[in-house]
Amino acid sequence: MEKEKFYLTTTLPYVNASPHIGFATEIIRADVIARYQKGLGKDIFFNTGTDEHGQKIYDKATEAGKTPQEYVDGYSAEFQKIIPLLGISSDIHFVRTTDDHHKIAAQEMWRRCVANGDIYKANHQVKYCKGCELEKTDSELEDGKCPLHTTYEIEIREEENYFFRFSKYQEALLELYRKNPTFVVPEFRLKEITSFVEGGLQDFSVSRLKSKMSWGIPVPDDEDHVMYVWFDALTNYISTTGWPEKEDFGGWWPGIQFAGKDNLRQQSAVWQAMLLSAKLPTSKQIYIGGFINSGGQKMSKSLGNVISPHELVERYGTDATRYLLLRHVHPYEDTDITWERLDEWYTANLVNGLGNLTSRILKMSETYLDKSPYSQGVEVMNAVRNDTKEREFEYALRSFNLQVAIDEIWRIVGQIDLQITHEEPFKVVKEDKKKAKEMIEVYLYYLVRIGLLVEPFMPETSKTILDAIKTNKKPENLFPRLL
RNA sequence: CGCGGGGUAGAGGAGAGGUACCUCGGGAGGCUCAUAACCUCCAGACCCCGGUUCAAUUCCGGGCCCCGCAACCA
Repeated sequence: MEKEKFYLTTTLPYVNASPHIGFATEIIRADVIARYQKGLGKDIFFNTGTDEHGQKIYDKATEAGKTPQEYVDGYSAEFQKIIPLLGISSDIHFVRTTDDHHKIAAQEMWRRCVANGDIYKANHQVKYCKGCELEKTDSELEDGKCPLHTTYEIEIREEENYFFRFSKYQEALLELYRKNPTFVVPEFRLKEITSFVEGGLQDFSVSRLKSKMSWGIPVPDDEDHVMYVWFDALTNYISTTGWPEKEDFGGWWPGIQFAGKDNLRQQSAVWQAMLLSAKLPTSKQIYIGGFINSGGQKMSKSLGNVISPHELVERYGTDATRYLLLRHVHPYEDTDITWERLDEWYTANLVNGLGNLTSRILKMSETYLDKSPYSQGVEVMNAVRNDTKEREFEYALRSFNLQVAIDEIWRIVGQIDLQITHEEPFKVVKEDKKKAKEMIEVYLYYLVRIGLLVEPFMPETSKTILDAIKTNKKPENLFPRLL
């Protein structure tokens, strides 16, 4: 029997900086869903990668005295390293927008949009500040002037670009949102994008003059232009599946996309319009997460409040880092984190919570049981899995509310701690050994459940717990106390 | 009236038309299987002003304040 296919992807981080904690959170969340769906017996295609073209990279590379290719090779490698660091499924696909195959796919995308009459040439007005000798975007200007050079007037320069007929898709996009009320999760993001699209769409430039900025995928049949980086980058979600050679995307697309709130428009409007234009299926669902701030402010090098994924793993370990980001970063809203809070959560929930519970149960089990009821391992445990259908848990996972899903697990942790205190098996064992053994077996049963439930979130920890139960041996401290 | 989110104990979060919950921190006690862990109890809160209602912190209106985004910036 053919397994059901399940596709999900992160956004591709732009490689002008080292991996950010926000991206770490995004890919960990996606990984949890991937592992969970895999556990349900589905075939998984899990995609990530790096977005490597565009002006900013070109500038940064030049600044660093490197060719753009050298520059992006270095950064892409850095992003690839984060996969094992964060315990991400090792069979994840990693697409680079500088891959030859991706370039072919982006050009095919372009041709299809052209064929549908949605790409045309027009004058592109560029705002230019003579003081900076740079082009400026509207959001960089204050009162129509460059904040750094208020004495200069902004100059409007015109150049010929290709434009994408975004405006044509207003109705189609609105219909897509109407027909599919969970197209964007959470709901308030769907409302946000709906009102944005209702406000009217403007065609936008999707090419750059090669003479000014050559670091992009060549526009088909026009040597003077390269593609604007967004047009190229968004195509990765399907190029990674082997499209266009595989016209049916190998059966993977349409899929689920994870993104940050800064990507709402690009993912849920621009990309969908491109797909519609190319007459390809629109995405299945888009999950939008919030931002992570630190100490009430945006993380920035100058403020010195940056918390990097590497530092987290160094301090807490891979699984604990996953836990902290999954449980304590809000699934939809912005979250503020500090080292103090992270330490607190680590100690309260992992050291004193799950880690300690595992120790106390296994110590009793090791001392009073001759052997584990689960010594045969997998099959017996899978039987437990079958009555581990926590409804709330599954609902939470389906709506990407991993916080709530984890809370469900920790509720069991709390229950068992309480139950042990009340039943006092360590006292009972002195009078009624048989009864004490039965109690301990119940605790073990729940610990198996916890071990199974925790698997998508903390795969290594899950394995350690289940192995310990199987061999009836108390493990080394799961989560060492911070010094 | 550009769009959207939000203001809940000392801190960080959840929540719902009617006893406001969780974690950390503070105070008192219990237990000893466990990583000085675990359990119990106590103190402590719903931005302001109107309205709807038998009843609102929760719904509606207004105000004050905070935070994102405002498109070609990935």
